[in-house]
Amino acid sequence: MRYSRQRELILKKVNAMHNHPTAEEIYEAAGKESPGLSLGTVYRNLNVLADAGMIRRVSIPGKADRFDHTLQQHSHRYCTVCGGVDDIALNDAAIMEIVKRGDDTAQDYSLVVFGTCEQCRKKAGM
Amino acid sequence: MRYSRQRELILKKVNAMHNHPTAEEIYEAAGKESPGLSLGTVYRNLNVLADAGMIRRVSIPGKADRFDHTLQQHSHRYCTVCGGVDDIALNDAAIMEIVKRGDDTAQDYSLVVFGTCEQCRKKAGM
DNA sequence: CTTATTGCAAAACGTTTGCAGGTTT
DNA sequence: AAACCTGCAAACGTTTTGCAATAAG
Repeated sequence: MRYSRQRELILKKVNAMHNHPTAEEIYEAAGKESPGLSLGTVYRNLNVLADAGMIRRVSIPGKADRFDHTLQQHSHRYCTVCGGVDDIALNDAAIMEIVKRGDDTAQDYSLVVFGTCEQCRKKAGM
Repeated sequence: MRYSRQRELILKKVNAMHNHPTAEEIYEAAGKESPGLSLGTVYRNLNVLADAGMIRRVSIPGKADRFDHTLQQHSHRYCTVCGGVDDIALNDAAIMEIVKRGDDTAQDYSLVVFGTCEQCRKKAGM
């Protein structure tokens, strides 16, 4: 992987944004610092960085992919009220054990929990 | 929900196809029996049937949605070799318990395991 | 000098939607 | 007759890609 100013900026943005941004959001944030940056370049670099294991892709059913600076395996909550995504503290080791018991070739898994985020709970008085 | 010949056919096809077909595949299978059927109608009916809980939608990160005749909560394996999807026998109750421990408002979860299906294992001599 | 990377625009992909006409109740 | 459903085609949001130009090693 060759160095590029754009790639460095995109990686920096993903590491700085802790809200699981979409490609579009990263594009907007990085674009302020580097006018003329193209959306295609953002997508290409997110793919390269994710393939290299330097960032993580978070797939939400039916929604745009999001990107995560946290590298270790962890699960996400999709808030069915506001549509936001946040990290959720689960016993991922225990889940991986259950997964491995079902498929010993399992390399990875993707777990999305449909629930209500803290903010929306407060608003709803939960 | 009003009766329609197309909807009945689409439901019948999902129930008959045990390979987690995509909308496109259902369209092709049903189209043979009902020429002139449109893809839009297939999508509309899959949505109606899934919302009514008569079939299940299976979301695979980065891939087209698939549909499942099995109604109870269960997890899926995406084969990273052939791209196929099959059911995987996991202790889903135990997983739900772990999920609930992390988020007591959790209504549901989506778990996709990335591994190798039986067929591809045999071919690779695993 | 070679090859990865860029910006741009067009296209691909899966899916939804507006509309006018047809079907079900 | 009212409401729902259909086929068709256009549009949608997201992501990828072909191209000629630029930048990195």
